[in-house]
Amino acid sequence: MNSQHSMEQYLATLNEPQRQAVEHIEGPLMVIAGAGSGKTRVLTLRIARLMELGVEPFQILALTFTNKAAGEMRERIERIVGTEARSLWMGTFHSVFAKILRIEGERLGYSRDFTIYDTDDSHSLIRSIVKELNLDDKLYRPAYVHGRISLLKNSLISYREYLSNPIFLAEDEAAQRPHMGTIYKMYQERCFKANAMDFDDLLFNTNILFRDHLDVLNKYQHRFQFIMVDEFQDTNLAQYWIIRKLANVHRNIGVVGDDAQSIYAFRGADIRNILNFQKDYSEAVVVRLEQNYRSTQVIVEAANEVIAHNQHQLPKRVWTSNPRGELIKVIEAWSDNEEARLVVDDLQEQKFKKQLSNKEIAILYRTNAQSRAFEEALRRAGIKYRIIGGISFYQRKEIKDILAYLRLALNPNDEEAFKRIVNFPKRGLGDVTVDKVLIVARTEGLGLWGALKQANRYLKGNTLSVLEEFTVMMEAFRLMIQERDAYEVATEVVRRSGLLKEYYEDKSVEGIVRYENIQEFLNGVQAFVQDPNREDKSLSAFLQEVALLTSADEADDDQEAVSLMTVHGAKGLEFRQVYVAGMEEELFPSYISSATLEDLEEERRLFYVAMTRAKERLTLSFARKRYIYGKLMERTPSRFLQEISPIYLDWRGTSPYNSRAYREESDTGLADAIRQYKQNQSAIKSATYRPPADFQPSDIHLVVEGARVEHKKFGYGTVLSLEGSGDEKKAVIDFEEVGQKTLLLKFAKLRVHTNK
DNA sequence: CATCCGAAACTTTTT
DNA sequence: GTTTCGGATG
Repeated sequence: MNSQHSMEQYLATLNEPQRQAVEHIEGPLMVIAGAGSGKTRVLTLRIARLMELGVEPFQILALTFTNKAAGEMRERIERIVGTEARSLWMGTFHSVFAKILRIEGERLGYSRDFTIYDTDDSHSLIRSIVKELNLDDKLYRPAYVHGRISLLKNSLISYREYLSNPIFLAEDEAAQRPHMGTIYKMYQERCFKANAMDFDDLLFNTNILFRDHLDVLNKYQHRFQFIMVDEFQDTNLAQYWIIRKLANVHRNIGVVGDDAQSIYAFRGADIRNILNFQKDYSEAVVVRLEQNYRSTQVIVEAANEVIAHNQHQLPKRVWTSNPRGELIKVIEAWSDNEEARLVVDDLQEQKFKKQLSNKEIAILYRTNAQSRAFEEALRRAGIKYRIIGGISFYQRKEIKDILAYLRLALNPNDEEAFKRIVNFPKRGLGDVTVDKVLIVARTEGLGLWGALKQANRYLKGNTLSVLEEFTVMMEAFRLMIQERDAYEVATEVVRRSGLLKEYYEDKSVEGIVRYENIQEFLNGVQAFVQDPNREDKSLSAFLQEVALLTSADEADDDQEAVSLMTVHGAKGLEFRQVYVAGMEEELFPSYISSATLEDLEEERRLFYVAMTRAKERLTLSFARKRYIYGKLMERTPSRFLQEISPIYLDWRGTSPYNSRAYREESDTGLADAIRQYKQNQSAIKSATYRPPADFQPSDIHLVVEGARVEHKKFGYGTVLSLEGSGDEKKAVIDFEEVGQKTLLLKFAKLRVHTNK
């Protein structure tokens, strides 16, 4: 084929540093890639090129941030090199190493059908441990305890090390939480006994595997000749150690990242990995991608200004040769609901003006709770939208119920699954019975399944027979797994467990939705089973995949809908128009993160990520009052707004409710600054637009509704409507920099841009 | 053992 | 404004 040829063509479209990164073959490589600098292209082409040079696809390991990103990259590579690309090892850290643990986990004492505990399972387990230890559940809140355990595991600190380290113990003592270490230990032991790993264990245990089983390490070290890591700034220590070990033989490790976009420190991500990389691989070639191909000059420069307020960052200069573009519009609203309305108004106007499709627009916010108002406003306006993240399909109650049955059938020691469904649908087995079973399982070392089988020893009467019935049913499911595919098993489980009946009989709105969701779930299982590209169609494989889906993975982007998501969820994406909502103190930056410099800088990077998602037009909005915990609270505009110089901002079109009188009443230093900005605005505006030297007015007849025009003094604008005729003919034009004007065409010097 | 109801507590971000 | 918790009742 002529793929050689097309590779040449691809290379020809790259800029110098991009080409350098793509053409790099052996040895360590670090690409510092600014926002929108084409890093995905570089990664894709480098992998494609390696394959064309003869590297086998299964010798290449590429770790991405979401499974969806991996899928897209695989498709792109496939377009260049063909179906061979399907054999690449690609995915998130969690999914790739879960796969390896499923193969090798027996070395660590796990069976290949181990369960992956999600956050709810972890919390539930911690809750019961805290209860057993008779500890204060306010002090040892599951989210807090789990967060701490998670950070420990991501820093590769085992409970043994923890318990033997006086510094940790003293810390806990000081924090009035002396039992952290005990809980950590019990949590790990319980997970292990339940044949379960939580998300962090997938990384932690991979490290243990590679540390203690050198033959296994050796196998994968030799297999993966080339390792590539995307979003390297968001890797934690556990992840870095894995790739460092794996790369130890061939030393062909390429990382791509941007310290300015590191937004996952709360999950243990450590920017120091970038510095460590340069230390560990002193021979590494470092390439900087600084040209932004995505956004307008206004957006790039404003984002640079914001990020410059951070003290800790690698030196780099992101620039663009794209057009200057529109100013960043700021929308000031009286309340959170009005904020949503004004954003949607603007969105509709822009959609019409620029003939945008919904897909090209995103509304971003700091917290999931903010989506509500926007959903309402969009629904009222009749605009289709989709929410990415939030409560995903697989987190819905009815789906988690089915999953729990399937999990328990596959792994009969999965305690969390057992607790969830032993009495759902209702069978008359309450907490008392469940506790008896669990205590026997634990104290007699029988494990959950063992205890269930011997229920006749410690239960009697109706309770016993109902529980035995349950056990028999689960056993039947277990047998079914051996013989039938995941779809057949799931269908039977849903029917025989009574789940389907439960929701079928519920004729309320939610009941109907849940019933439909169950059907949709079954369709999903069927699609999984029938996918010709999938080799492993077992229930086990299905459950693993579902457990590791990221919120971004679920979105079907064929849909013609406006995207709503948190800023975190928007990482790696781009849209022609982006709205960033809730630009208020305590919200963005979050009140939790405003205290320390590190946290604040992470929030600023988060804002930087939000801004740089926009290709053409960025809009920032905030509300003066907002409902917090059901109470209407006064709000202050975010400090981040002040970090952008006024020359990039357009404060027009703020709320009519937000009268001058109102603002003078609630005077703050910032309100003053805002007024100042607005006053300066007109002066600045005339300064931003300069007519080109070759300015030639076009013929009047070319001025039609919707046309894009340029005026010698007012700059760029769009014709909204025409009225009158002949010499009286007038046009209402919305100018980007000075707003609406009505001009007599006979006099106005307008140049019409026909290229839309 | 289940259900219902009012009070209290609560929200960063995610694999 | 919403979810979770606890207590009283059937």
